[in-house]
Formats: sequence, structure tokens, C-alpha cells
Amino acid sequence: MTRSAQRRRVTIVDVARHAQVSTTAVSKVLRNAYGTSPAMRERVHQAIAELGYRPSAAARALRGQTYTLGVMVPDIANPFFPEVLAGVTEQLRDTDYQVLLAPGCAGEQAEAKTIESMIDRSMDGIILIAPVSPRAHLEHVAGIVPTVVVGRHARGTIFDTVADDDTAGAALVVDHLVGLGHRRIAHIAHPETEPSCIEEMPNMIRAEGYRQAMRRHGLAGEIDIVSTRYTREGGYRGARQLLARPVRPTAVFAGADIAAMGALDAIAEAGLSVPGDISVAGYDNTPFAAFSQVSLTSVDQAGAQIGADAARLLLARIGDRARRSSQVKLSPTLVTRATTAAPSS
Amino acid sequence: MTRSAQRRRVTIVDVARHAQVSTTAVSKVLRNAYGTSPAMRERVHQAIAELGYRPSAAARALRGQTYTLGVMVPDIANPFFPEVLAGVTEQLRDTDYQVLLAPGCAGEQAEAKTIESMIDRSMDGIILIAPVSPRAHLEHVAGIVPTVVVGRHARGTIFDTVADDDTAGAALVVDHLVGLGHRRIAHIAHPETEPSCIEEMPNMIRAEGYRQAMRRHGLAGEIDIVSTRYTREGGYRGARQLLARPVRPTAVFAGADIAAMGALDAIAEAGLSVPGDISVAGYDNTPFAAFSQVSLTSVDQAGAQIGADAARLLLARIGDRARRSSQVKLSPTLVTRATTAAPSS
DNA sequence: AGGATCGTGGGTAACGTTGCCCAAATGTTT
DNA sequence: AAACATTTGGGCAACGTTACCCACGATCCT
Repeated sequence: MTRSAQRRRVTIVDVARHAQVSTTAVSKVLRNAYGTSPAMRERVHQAIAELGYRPSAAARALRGQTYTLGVMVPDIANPFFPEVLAGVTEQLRDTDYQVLLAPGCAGEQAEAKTIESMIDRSMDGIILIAPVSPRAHLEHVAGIVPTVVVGRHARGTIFDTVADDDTAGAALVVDHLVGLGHRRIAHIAHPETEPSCIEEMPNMIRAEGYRQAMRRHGLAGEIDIVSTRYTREGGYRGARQLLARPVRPTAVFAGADIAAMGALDAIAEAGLSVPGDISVAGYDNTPFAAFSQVSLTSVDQAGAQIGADAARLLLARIGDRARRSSQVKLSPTLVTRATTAAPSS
Repeated sequence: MTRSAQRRRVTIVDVARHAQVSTTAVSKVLRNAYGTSPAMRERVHQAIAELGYRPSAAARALRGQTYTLGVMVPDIANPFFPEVLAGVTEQLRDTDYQVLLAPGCAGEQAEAKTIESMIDRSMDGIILIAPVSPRAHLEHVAGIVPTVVVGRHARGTIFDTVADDDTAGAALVVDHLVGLGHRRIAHIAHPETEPSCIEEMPNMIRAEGYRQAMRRHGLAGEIDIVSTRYTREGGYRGARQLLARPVRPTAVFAGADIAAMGALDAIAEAGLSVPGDISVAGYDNTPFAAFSQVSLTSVDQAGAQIGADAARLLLARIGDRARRSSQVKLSPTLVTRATTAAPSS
């Protein structure tokens, strides 16, 4: 077995010789294709087991499938994404597909490079989580490889989408805070540089949903948005700006939990208490929002469900590339915790 | 450009025809191999640019390299691993290599399957973070593909390792707590089922380091270990057990921050205060330990540095597979925060 | 009984790239 | 001027797998 280190890998030819059949026959058995008798299948399977054969993904890729699906995640440090990923892998557990993650895609250019590299590796399908590329580029990519886009409110002609109803999510937060008696409710947003994406990005829609909800409550005059980033650092900077206002907001709605955490840092640093001096709400309901020391009010968008749906759609599209594109839209729910309460003043 | 959807991908043959040279010539230019004149290089590069050619990783894989490196992470929800990963990608930023992550490897069997799939995809090298496979299996894998193992205290004959000095790390925590006046210091550990790994796994070494340090302080009688898991759930269960002791410990040293978070949950649930009633320390110094609402005393093991070293070693091994194996051992430091203080009683 | 149909298995040619070899042209030495 | 080294470029055969075809024997229908 483990003799003399390096040995040429066992190939389909070896299996064929060992089972005394043709390579074609082995290939057919491997793919459960038509034209194999039970007896032959048995022999081939035995030979495979005895030799410890494993198909070369490289060779397969050159001919057709790779049985590999790629998932692009924009920021692996954001604890929301592991949840989505868990949904994806769970959904694919009993398939032949292997999921590979392409990390670190900050910005449109890096993202394009990452997507290219997944295409170069001829993955059978890709899931793009919260991509920042213009829609035309997404369409282009989807023309090359089956694609599911998570978190973009766009109707792709050839790609499927899974997204949360961010307008409703933002409204949930504002309604909740207004219900508690807040009026000066500020929002920490994530800006969008690419003009063609503005209406599609969740961050922009959350901001717009916030505006709408504020107006609906007759609080148009209180609308106050700081645009930083959906990162811990961004939340920190955003909160610092808000705390420096002549009249401080009584509540902060951060567009993402990770930004809310930064905001909580800034508030603690300023010597203020939550929710005594200021209420804070986030978005994503990440595991850390549920954490006892944090107990952050947040919007739950069922990350695992999103991931599972994305995987399901991707398999469907791989099965039929001409399939009509579908858009799954999930409804968020509000999870009320300890960081929001009635304003003191 | 974006005409009529699907088109056959541009290959090296198309480039060769367009540049009026042979495919061999194009291949040489692509790999900056010997035997190309500046004039030819220029022409080929121009043709590549005009046609938008990208090499097929699949075809390359069949011949040799894939320019792909695989990283296996055991638990993507643990915020320590993104840091290691950041170190890896940063180190590889200016190389031709693409990093792909293989997620979700709970348990030895799933891990083996994941590693196999990376080998099947003929990755040029792999980094295994905190693998649980027996050493013999790691050696076997390393015989097939260049491998760097992170977090195992094993001297591989053909794989390199990067690890933190976990004995020292555990001692830092115990020394700190003893210095504050604690005596009843308990430890939450992660068990090891595979006997051949017991001496190599960081979790076991942290536990042993804890024991040694306790004995050194004359506290052998106070040694108290609960063995659950390095997860939030594991920390929670571990702390529940400890809080049910007839005589409660005054301090808990969790072997990982993620477990410490679970412990904090359990302590909060029991209506106890930290550090008033009980001190808590973790390990890894994840971003969430630094978070204001948590402010967890923790051992910093420089995740990014670990990742960068692993990537560096991997490149070196890919360059020379016969290279002597090297072991990098990093020294941890203690970051003292608000969850540890002198015991009240 | 003769022809059509079916089930079973194999032969072959790609897929796109690169390593090895060789040929021609050019430059350098005796 | 002849022999030799060097540069520059190309031909060819793999790498391991699968899609497409075809051949053979057995079974079925009229």
C-alpha cells in the first residue's frame, strides 16, 4: 500500500485491465450510464475498490463536468456568511458535488478576478454571495457558467437570485424603534460606488427601506444616514459620527450586525450605555447577536435557508440551462433583544 | 464581444493562429520558458490581449500544475480561522496561485473525504488547519501533494508544520489567574478520540499545559477539567457543568475563545457576573474577544502570522519537494482584558 | 424462419496544455 | 573556411476521461 512513496496514480485504464473490461465500460459504470450489465458493474466496482481508484477531476474537467461548485464570499470575517455556507453545504451533502470557497474579494476588481479563476477551473456552477459587479457582468458570467446570485435584487435573464426582502427588514426595525417611542433614529449604511448596482444592492435597499419607513411614520425630518461600511471598523466610524451630532440620535439602526458591533464599541468608548442612552439594532441575526454579552436586536434573514435555496436553484440550473430564471425572496423577521428599549428622555 | 451568448472558449490554438506562431510558442511565452525572442513574446502577448485568452486550468491540471492551493478549515464558524486565512491570502497576493477553501470537515471521516477531493482536483499544494487525521494519514497525503499542517505539534518527515506554543499559552493564562489570586481554576477542553493524535493536538497540549502550570503553582489538587468541545455549544455545556460543582471554581480557562463565549452565556444565564463572581479567559484572541461588550482576556497566537508562515512554507515545498521538513513554532502572548480580575472571596 | 429490435460491450477521437525532441538560422571559434 | 555552439521556433505525443459511434449476439414480433 504505502510503499516507496510516489507512485503513478491509478487510472481508469488500470481499473479496466484489472477488471478485464474496456475503459469505456469503466467510464460507463462510473457515471451509471446506459449499457452496463449488473455482472459487469459488479466486477468494475470490485476492481475500483481493490485498486483504490479515484477519478481525476482534471481529466474530467477537460471533457465535461468537474463535480465542483464554487461559492464566492465577499468577507469571510463577517459571521453571517458562514451561515449561508452551511445552508449550501447541507443542501449538497448527498450529491457528488464538492463545494469550494473562493475568499477575499474586496472590490469589483478582485471580485472579477476571483470569478474568472472559478471559470478557468471549469466549475460546474457558482454561487455569488452579495457580488458588487455590475449586472451586465453577472449576465456575462452566467452565460459561461450556471450561476446563482445571492443578495441582489435583480431579475437576471439567465441567472437565478435568492434575496431577503430588505425593504421589509428595514421597516421591521424602524417600526420596532418607533413603537418603543424613538424618533431620532439614525442609520449606518454601506455606500455603493457602481451606479448600475444602486437599486439592486441590499445595503442600498435597506437604506431606502429605512427612509420609507421613517417617512411613513412622519419622521422624514429625522432621517439621518451615515455611510461608512458593513464592517466592524465601518460601524465604529459611523457611530462616532453620529455621537458627535449636536443632537444625538436615540437609536441607531446598523445595516449589518458586524457594523452594529463596531457601533457598540464606539458607544462604549464614549461612556454611554445601551440601551439606556441609546438603542442599537443590527441586521443578519448572526450568532454573535444572540450572544449573552451582546444580545443585539437584529433582523433575521435565515442565512441557512438562503444558502439552501441557492444550492437548490443552482442544481436545477445545471440540470437545465435553458430554464426560466427564478427569483426567491425570503421574508425577514425581527428578533428583539436587549439592545433596544424605550428612550430615556 | 458579448455576442450570441455561448461561444467556444478561446484556446491556445486560437492565439497561435492569430499571432501566426505555433502553439508551442504560445505555451512558452505563457510560462516564460526558454526559447522565445522579444519580438515573438510581444506578438503573442498582443494576440492574447486581443482575443481575451485565459489558460484552461483543467488542461493544465492534466499536464502538471493547476496554480491552485487548497486550504482546509475545520470550522468556518470559528472566527479564528478567517484570520489565519487572511494571512495565507495576503502572503500569496502577488503570486499566480489562487486559494480555494474546502469547508465543513467535522470529524476524521469528513476530513479524509475533503482532503481526497483536493487531491482529486490536483491542487498544487494544501494547507491543513488543525486536522484530526492520524499522523500516518497526514504523511500519506503529504507523499502525494505538498502539504503544510497548521496546529499540530508533530514533526512530519515530509510535511512542514506551523504551530503555536500551546504549553506556553496555557501557562500564560494560569500564571495570570494565579497572579490575581485565583486557586480554583478550571479548564474547558476539547477531547481527542484518535489515540495516535493525543500528543500532537493543540487542545490536548493546552490541557496538559494547564495541568503543568497548576502543578508548578502547587495547585495540583485544584486541577479540574471538563471535556466538551471547542464550540459555543461546548463552552456552554462545559461551564454549566462547572457551575454545578459543590465548590464553584473562581476562574474558567476555556481552550478557545469560541468556547469562552459559550461559557459566558452559561454564566450569564446562571445570573452570575464576570469577573465579579467568576473570571473567564479564552484562547486565540479572536476579533470578538476585543469587542467592547465582551472584552475577553485571551491568548493571542497571531493567526495572520501563522497563515503567512504556512503559505511561505508551502511555496518553498512546492519549489523543492525533497526539502527538509521544517517546524515553525510561534510564541503566544497574553492579552489581559475585563473578564479576569481578582477573586471576590 | 426471417427481419427488426434490444441489450451489451468496445474502439476511437477528441478536450487544451506542455515536455521532449529536433531543425533551421545565426553567431563564434579554430 | 570548416566545425562548432547558441538561439529561435515548431512537431508531436502524451495526460485521463468521456461522447459518439458501431458490432455482436439474443430476443421478439409477424
